Parts: sequence; structure tokens; C-alpha cells
Amino acid sequence: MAESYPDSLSADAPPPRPGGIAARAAAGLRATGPDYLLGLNPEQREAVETLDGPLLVLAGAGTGKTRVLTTRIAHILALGKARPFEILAVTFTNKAAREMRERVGKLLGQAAEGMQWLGTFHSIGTRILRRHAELVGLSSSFTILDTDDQIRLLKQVLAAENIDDKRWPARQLAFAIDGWKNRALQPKDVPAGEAQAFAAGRGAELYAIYQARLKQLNATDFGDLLLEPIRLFREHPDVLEQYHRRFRYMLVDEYQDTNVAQYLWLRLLAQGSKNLACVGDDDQSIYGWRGAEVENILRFDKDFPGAKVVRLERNYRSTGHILNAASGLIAKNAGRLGKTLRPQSELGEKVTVAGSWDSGEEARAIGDEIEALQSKGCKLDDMAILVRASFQMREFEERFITLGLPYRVIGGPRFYERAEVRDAMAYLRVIASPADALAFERIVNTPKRGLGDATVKLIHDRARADGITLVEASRRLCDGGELKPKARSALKDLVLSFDRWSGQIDRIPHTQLAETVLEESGYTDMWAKDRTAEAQGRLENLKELVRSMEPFENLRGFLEHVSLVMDADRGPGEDAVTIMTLHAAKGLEYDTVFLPGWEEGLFPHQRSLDESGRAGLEEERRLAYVGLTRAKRRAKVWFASNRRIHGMWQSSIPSRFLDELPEADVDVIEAPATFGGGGGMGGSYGASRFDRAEPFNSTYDTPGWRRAQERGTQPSPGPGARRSGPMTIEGELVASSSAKSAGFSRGSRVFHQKFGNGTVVEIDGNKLTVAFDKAGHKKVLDGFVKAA
DNA sequence: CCAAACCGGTTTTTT
DNA sequence: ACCGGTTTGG
Repeated sequence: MAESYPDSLSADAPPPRPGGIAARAAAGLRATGPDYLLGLNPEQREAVETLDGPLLVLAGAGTGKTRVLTTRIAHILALGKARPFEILAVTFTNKAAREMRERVGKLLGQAAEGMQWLGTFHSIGTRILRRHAELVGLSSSFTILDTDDQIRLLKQVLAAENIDDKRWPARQLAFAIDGWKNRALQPKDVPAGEAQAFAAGRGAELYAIYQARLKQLNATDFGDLLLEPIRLFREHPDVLEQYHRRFRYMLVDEYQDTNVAQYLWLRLLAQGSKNLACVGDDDQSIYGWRGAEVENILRFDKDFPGAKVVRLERNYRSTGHILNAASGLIAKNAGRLGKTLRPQSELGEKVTVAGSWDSGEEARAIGDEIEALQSKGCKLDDMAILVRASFQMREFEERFITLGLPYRVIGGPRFYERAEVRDAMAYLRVIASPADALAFERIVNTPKRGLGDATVKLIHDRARADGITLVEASRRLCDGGELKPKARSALKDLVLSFDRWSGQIDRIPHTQLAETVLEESGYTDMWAKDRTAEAQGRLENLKELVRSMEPFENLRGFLEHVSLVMDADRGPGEDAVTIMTLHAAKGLEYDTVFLPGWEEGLFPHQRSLDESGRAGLEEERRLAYVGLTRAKRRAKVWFASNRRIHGMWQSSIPSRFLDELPEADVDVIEAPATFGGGGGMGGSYGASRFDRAEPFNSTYDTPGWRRAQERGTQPSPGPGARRSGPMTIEGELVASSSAKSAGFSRGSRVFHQKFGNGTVVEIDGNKLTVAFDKAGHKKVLDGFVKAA
């Protein structure tokens, strides 16, 4: 097997061990406990034991999907049906891949380490592509462009073709190309009608030019990591044949999220052994907007004749009412295979539905409820707030900061997408591969060196004329006379620096090299001199970047990892409430789940309805289903009658999804008493449940309104309310309010988002007086600062 | 070359 | 209302 692969990458494939793998796997099992099949229910067991031929496991929420997947792998290995490196196991995210590896490892011990084909679609695609790169016009050291690089490259293509990128933005072209790649369309396959849509019919042509540029740069984008292997398999049947022989068993997680390209990729590979097991849940397909085709799972048995379908319907996660509510809701969808989740525990608490006057009150009420639960002994770690759109998070953050309630935001700006991290990465990329033109361009004038567009253009021209890299071109340019003395010395400096750094690449540890580069390039200095509030956080991120390089053997390994992973690990840290989007919540579970913002227009989202009509509505409904089924014991749904969207206050009516929840499983909370000071919209929706016909805010006779009048404030806390609270998300790896004021004492050095660094001069309860280095003396709440 | 004015877009997110 | 990117003027 391994020896049939020519290039050096096969070196990491352990040689087939002479016999004994199965035996050792089995031994590992014996060591970790009783037979792994015990404890599975009959359906799970069937899903694990049906090894041969195509299999679709329809796994409802909380039915033990991952367990089935991992146990199945263990079973295959234990029976000696295949060796670890003969199993292909594909997931969508790195996180899922990591988890699967971990869990298989727990079952099998050592044997899991041989599973080199366990990974994401993209990482496995990369692996395949590196082995056969020459066959598709790349060299095996190709680089992988992320979205940012992709846009930059497209901008160049548009410029070269004299297309006004005002009228035809690169982003839009990128979007179109992504769409085509999702459907496995090469430039020649793009339907004429769609090609027409961009730049007066030049869409497909531009796509072709872009592909050619990628090849020139020895680069791929994410789509290519799937597409190119497909092309490879189609054009080189002998290569496909090798993989047919290799992959004796194939497993796919979250099959409902696959797009056309992924489906074709799998189908090509599955022509070999036919042992393809897909696990998924059509009711949890929520990624249609980025190319996922629910159809793939709906027609699995037609695509793979003779496929067996196993349904997992016993839900071990949620209590009865929650599950029934979710089931009742999802039953309104037409396009589904149909499953009925059966609770395995008592009915538990009903799902609650409560209304509030506006989003601020919603945040206050939920905050109060969280504190109430906390005082009853519930851990914050077991609670989550799941929102439809990320702008909703702000309100909760603000509220929690004032309450001093620790929280965690999942899915803010990603670590590796931050400008400073990307800049630093660009330096490293140029050092590792001087041919990386996009990286060089990114940092040639960052920090400012007086090398503007004019100079960059000269470099470009020279590179193109001489057929050399931008770095080489820069070097030659310095020797020539085209440059003004200022630009020339700056560029000379940069080139010499890169020479120096490249020379050290194998001589000093890569982390140290990174530090040197950031220091010597003046990059760290640039931020150190920056007086804006984010600068401090950015410096932190740079340090974090260097730390995150530690586990890697060398710079190359790290860069490869980042290009695929783009996802920083976030430690669990202190006890904290989690705030995230519904999309981010898939696959997770919490004791208590708060679901705010169930209003027409927001959830279901208007845009989804506008763009995809009924299919869009069904996807939104699946999202609601995902939200509810995250809850183990308590699901608390909220809606507000006023919400500020794009800066404008708008009144809203309760989501149609509320009416679709079975009455028997829902408690409508009417009494405003439960949340101190927060008024419910109680009375008005009591009559006809959620009062869809008549927006209740049309009558100014609500508790909220009356209270507002009594207070003599503006009726809507909206327009006039101050919204100046510091946003913690910027500049931190994980935004979180510091739980307790813990640890601050006079003389402590602290950092404040707005005022920067300072020294604590006085403490009064949770109020600190701080002498800020730049902003002078201020009184601040301890929640607003963190230890510097 | 840089800073200030200006414009457009604003659901969800992975790789 | 706000952010980020682009254009424009110094």
C-alpha cells in the first residue's frame, strides 16, 4: 500500500504491521472495559454491525451518533476487517475530526494513531492532492489560499482584465466561483446563463483565468481541495484505483451538510469497496446557504443502490416536553425523511415562552434568570444563549458586563482572521516560501516603509518581466536606478531582512524566529506605538500566535496547519455562560438553553424567506429545532416586541414558530414578576396565544409602556438609551468579563478596553479608581478591566 | 504617502 | 448606527 505511493509524503504512513493489529486493538478494548457493543441499543448496534455495503444512519439529535461512528471504527478494527490506515473517516470541521480521533483512541488505545485518513474533507483532499500534485498541474508544495487571499487574487485578475471592480466586486466573483466549485463545476461546465450574470457574460472566462493564475502561483483555494481530487480521479483512473484498494471502509459524519462536490468525491471513492457509511440528520441541515444539499441525504438510497437505512430515534439528551416541542415543530417541515424522537427520561419542565418589551429587557430578564439559576446551584457552564444573528450578542454582553456575570462568546472574529495575525503570518509565509506573492504584497508596506502602490507596481512589473519572485524582483530593483533613494533604501532593508530570516529558518527554533521577525520588521513596534484601544489586544494576539506555534515541529508544519485549521482552540477557563449563534451550537448540549429573538423577520430570518422561499423557511425551522434540541432540561424561548435592526427601532411580531410548538409542552410566562423590573407583554398575547394578527405594541397599554410613563422616561428605552458600553470582543481571543473582581489590589496593573493600561489607586467594593497611563484618573467597575 | 471624508452593506460560517 | 474599505485632498 504505502509503497505504491511515489512521493516522500508516504513516509509518514507506517508500514503495514505484520498481523497483530486486530489482536492489539482487541486487547486495548479488553483493557478499557467490557465489550464495546454492550450498552448500545438495538438500532445503534445494527448501525455498528452492518459493515458491508452502503449504509445510511439517520441519527436524530442526541441519539448517540458519535458513539455509533466511533464504535463502528473500533468494530471494523477489532474484527480485523481493515487496518487503521485503510479506513477513511471524514468530518466537516477540525473540531469534529479531533473529537472522533480522541474517542476512537479511548476505545482502542494505540491503534487509533494509525488512522491517517481520519480528517476533514479538506485535509484529506489536501493529502491526496499533495501526493499527486504534478498530475493536476501543481507541485506538491502548493499553498492554500484562504478567503482573503482569494479576494486579493481576484482583484488582480479583474484589474488585469480591465474590469471595473466597483461595478463587479471581487467579492461577488469569489462568491460565484465558490458556488460553482461547491457544485463541482469547472470553468467549462458553468451554465451559460450563470456565466452571463457576471461582468457582461465574462463570468466563466474570469473563473478560467483565476484558475490559471492559481496554477501559476502553485496555489489552491478551498474549493480546489475537493475539486482537484475529483478531476484527478476522473482523469487518472489508475490513481483512483489505488484509493479504491486502500479504502476498505468509509465513514462520513454530518452527511446532510455535504455539497455536490463532496458527494461526487465520495461517490467516486465508494465505487471501490462500496462500504460507505454515512451518518446524518436531515432535520439538522442548516447549511444550505453555503452549498449543502439536503437532497444528498434524502436520496441516499437511490444514489447507493442496496443501501440499508438505520434510524436512531431514542434520544438520551432532553427531557420529554422539550423533545416533544421540538418534534412538533419539525413535523411542520415537508421535505424530510421523517423520524420520531423518543425521550428516554421523564417529561421534565415544559418549554417556556416569554415576551419582553424590547431587546434590552430581554437581556435583563435572561440575565436575572441566569443569576436565579446560579443561586440555586446551577453552573454557568451548563447554560447557553443561542441567537439567530450575531448582532444579538451585543446586548447580552453589555448586560452581563454590568452584572459582572462571566460569559464566553463563541464565534467572534476568528483568531487567524485578525489583521495582526494575518500580517504576522504573511511574514512567516514569505520566509518559508519566497514565491508567496500574496503574502509579500500584504506586508511589503506594513508597517509603513514608504513603499506605496507605485513601488509595488514596479516590483510587480519586474517580477513578471524577468519571471522571478517578488522578493527577487525587489532585490534587482534596488540595484537598478528606477527607485527614488528613499524607497530604495527601505526596500533594500526589507530584502536583506528576509535574507537574514530565511537564513535562520533551520538554525533557530521557529517560535524564536517568529519573535525575531516581528521585532526586527518593526511590526511589534507599530502596534506598541499605536494608541488606539485595540492595540494592546493585538499585541496579546501576536504573543498568542507565537505560543500557538510551539507544538509544531517547524515553521512549515505550522503554516500548513494554519491554512487548514483557521481556528484557535479556546480553553474552557472559568465557569461562564456561553453566548453563540444557533449555527455554532450544532452538536453541543446544555442543561439550560435560552433562545431569544423569536420574532418574524429575525427568526425566521427575512432574508432567508426572501431568497429561498419555502426551502428557506424549512431551513430556519430546522435551525429552531437544532436550538431546542440543544437543551437537556430547560429550554426558554423569548421574543421582544421592539428591536433595533440596522440602527432603526422596529416593532416586531412573535415568530410563527412559537405557534407551531405543541401547546401541551409549552408554558407561556405571563407574569412579569419573575424578572425583576422587566415587564412582560403578558396580557396581550394571552388571548390568542401569540397574537399574530395584531402586533401588541400597537396599543400603548402594556406594562412596559405604563412603567415607562411612570418613570417619566422615553417609552421605548431605545433611541435615547446610551449604547456606549465597551465591547469586549475586540482584541481578545475570547471575550469574557472577568468574573470576580478577584485579585485587584492597590497597585495592580490593569488594562481597560477604552483607556488602556493603568494602575489601581483605590478600591471601593467593585468600583476601582485607576490612574491610567494615558487617560488620567478614572472610576471604573472592576468588570471593565482585566489584569494587565 | 497619509489622514480625513465618503460610501455601501449589514444572517448564518468552514475549510 | 456602525464598520470597513475606498476615494480624495493635503
